[in-house]
Amino acid sequence: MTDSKLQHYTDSIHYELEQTARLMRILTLQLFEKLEISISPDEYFALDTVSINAGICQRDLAKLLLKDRANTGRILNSLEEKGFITRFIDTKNNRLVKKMGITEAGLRELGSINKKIKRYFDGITKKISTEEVDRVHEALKKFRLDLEKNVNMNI
Amino acid sequence: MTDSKLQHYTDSIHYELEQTARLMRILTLQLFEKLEISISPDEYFALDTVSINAGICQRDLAKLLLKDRANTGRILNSLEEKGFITRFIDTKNNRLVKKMGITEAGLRELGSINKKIKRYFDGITKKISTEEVDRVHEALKKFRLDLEKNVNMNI
DNA sequence: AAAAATATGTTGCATTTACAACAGTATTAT
DNA sequence: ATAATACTGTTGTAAATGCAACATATTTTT
Repeated sequence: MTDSKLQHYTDSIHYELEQTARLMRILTLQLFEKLEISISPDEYFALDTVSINAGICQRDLAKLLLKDRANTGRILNSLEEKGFITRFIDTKNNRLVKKMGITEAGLRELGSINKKIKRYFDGITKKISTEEVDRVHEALKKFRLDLEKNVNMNI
Repeated sequence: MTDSKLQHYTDSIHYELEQTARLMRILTLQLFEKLEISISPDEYFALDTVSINAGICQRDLAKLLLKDRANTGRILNSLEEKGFITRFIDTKNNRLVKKMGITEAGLRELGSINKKIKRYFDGITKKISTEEVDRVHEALKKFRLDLEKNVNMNI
């Protein structure tokens, strides 16, 4: 199973990661549509991250989302238009930056979405062996933290 | 760690999957550019899959790639233009389909790419704990196979 | 002090992607 | 038999994405 025996892409961990993530993305998208959630999964992810990191600036948020500054800004435009976040000019290291925070409406929306999707994902992960899910989750986290050291992010 | 304790998206397995896969994708893209590989990672994945499933038709390939028929066709157009695959009309269940196979040039290219990237990925996964990689890999595979049962793919 | 490099956010563009509609054929239902 | 449905691949289109370029402002270098 180690890479030294790798002969085909489908035998690699890259394949498993890519395909599993793709499946999960499709599943999540279908769920958001079915539950008629007003924002996209990406916007939900950004909103949740802002709620945890109050006062973060756009570039730092982009680093957390692993998206470039351009698209991070566009997602924030959408969330701001919907009234779920507020943005304000501030300074960071003597530089002007756009910081942000979640609004009351944003918090309500976030809670509402969490409540909605929790029920469905619980249903799905119950069908899947729970201890397997936890194993994958923990192993993935360690792996991701190691990966971050090897990827050159220029955001 | 189970979903019942989920409070934030960043605590979920969805987040870990999405972000880890995103990092891996960026890493792979950077590697393909650095090694001046003539096809994209997606084309490489398709080429490898065709090499394993000789005579597969486009729709069945799309199901393996988890891409829609339109984009699968476009990727195959590119691979065909480069001379790495050949396509031919055949029948499957009495229906006309476009089947395909890898060419000699395609096999050479595939082997060349495998050789090139193997060295680099071995280097990276050596920095990361190897047994961790294998653990993630195995756990992911089981998880993906379970996930497939729960996602409604209409390809 | 002047020039170069860095930090931050936005805009534009070319590529990728997903999705729907279409064309053609075969199967199934009525 | 005729209509309706399903299968397969392509085309068109709107949205998402990544990347480079730009505008400002600050820090660092010379």
